[in-house]
Amino acid sequence: MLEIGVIREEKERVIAGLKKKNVSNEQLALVEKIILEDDNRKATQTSLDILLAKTNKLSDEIGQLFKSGKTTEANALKGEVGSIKEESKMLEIALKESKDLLEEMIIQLPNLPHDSVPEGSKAEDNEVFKAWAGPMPELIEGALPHWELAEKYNLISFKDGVTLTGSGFPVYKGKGARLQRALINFFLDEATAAGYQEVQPPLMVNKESARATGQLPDKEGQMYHCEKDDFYLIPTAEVPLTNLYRDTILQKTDFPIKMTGYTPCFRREAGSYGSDVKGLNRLHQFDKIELVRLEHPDNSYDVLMQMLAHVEGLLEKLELPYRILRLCGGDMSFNSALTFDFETWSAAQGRWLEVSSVSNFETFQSNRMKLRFRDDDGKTRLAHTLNGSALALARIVATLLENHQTADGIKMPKALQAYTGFEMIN
RNA sequence: GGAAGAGUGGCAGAGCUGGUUUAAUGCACCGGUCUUGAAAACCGGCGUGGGUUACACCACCGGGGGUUCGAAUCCCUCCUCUUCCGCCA
Repeated sequence: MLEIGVIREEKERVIAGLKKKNVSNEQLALVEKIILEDDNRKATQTSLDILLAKTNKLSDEIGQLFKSGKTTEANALKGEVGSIKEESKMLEIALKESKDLLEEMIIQLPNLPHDSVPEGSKAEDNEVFKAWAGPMPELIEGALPHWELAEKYNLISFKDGVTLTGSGFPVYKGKGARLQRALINFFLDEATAAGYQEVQPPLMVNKESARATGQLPDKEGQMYHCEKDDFYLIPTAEVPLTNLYRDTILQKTDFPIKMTGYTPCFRREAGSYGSDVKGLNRLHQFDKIELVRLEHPDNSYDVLMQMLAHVEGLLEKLELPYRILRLCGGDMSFNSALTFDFETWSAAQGRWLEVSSVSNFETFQSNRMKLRFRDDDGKTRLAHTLNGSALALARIVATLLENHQTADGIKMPKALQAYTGFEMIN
């Protein structure tokens, strides 16, 4: 959620930023409406405060009068307060409406893009920040896509998943399950070595949490919802991890806050179809190790680059061809100020698959969740939040299987062998 | 799931027979005096948000709603914690 102060005081910058994000004209028009409504809010608040001050004063007097036994005068004053109360009640309602309307409008505005974000509206406009330098892997004769490899070596059963639940819920077996567990441990160990504290959060969150990180109301339809308890299955560990610090005032010395968590992620993916959802490309449930950082605004972009380096290190160790994209204004998420996507090459499909998204949200999330820190001048300021996948499992498994297939089976990268306990899947 | 009790400012802890407690007091913390320095002692400051050039002022005592001229205090409801019972990995 953008800060109202920023909208008011830096209107031109806000509008320019929104344009870069390719928002609709209706959204653009909101900026002006928001400022007007905020004026209205202030005026209403002020009127109400004056009335409340009056009521407080009169009530005080009534109290004094009763105490000194002047019952008649006290009762006379009561009548006076009565009429003021009616008025203040109406103002209270008007104030609430104004606040609700204001919030409803502000919440529709996406975060402003960082200066370095390229112009553009679609995926093709994303900037290749770092291309794959090495040669593309040469596949063996008769190389298979990952879903066929999964079947051939009995690693994953999509069919069983359908029996148990439905499409998009694969069942991992044998070395497939073992590989998955190895990757989870590998990623967690790497994150721990980089100074992240491991966290095991709940896999369901309440409305407030989903709202604070921006999933609600924006992505309501993308989450699984347990109606009876009004809980949402987490679409990413970002939600519980970041919410750990909801409504918190940190000291400067608390920074940096570095958390990592492995969780399954649940996404309804309504509207997806075709080759997009083939095999492991897009699932309703997949495993992911997430990094979350809370940082001082002065550091957050340095930290973003650190996170990039961390993810790169993982992909290097897994010996996978990858590239890094800097997302253009139109392709970035609603919440983000700057996002880098990592993609690994799916050799058999001939396409890049997104396996990580690393973003700086600046104060967009912290504003909504009231995550602040005390600055040197003693005042509270909003902290910056960042997160990134390190990494998303299912697609890593897919590209791992495809890129490392040999005539004799699938060779595990060296870094992983200690975790899998085997060198080959055959 | 059932019963009882409890949720107050960073912490501890009063207030809870409605009105100079519209939040005491202690600890912690910050500044100052004193001191060679420190401790102690003393003085002052010390929650969040709205609002103002700055004051004033307003809101917040787990969340929401209600009664009243006036609610931390009374009522309703939800949440959480503690204890007991039941169930259970």
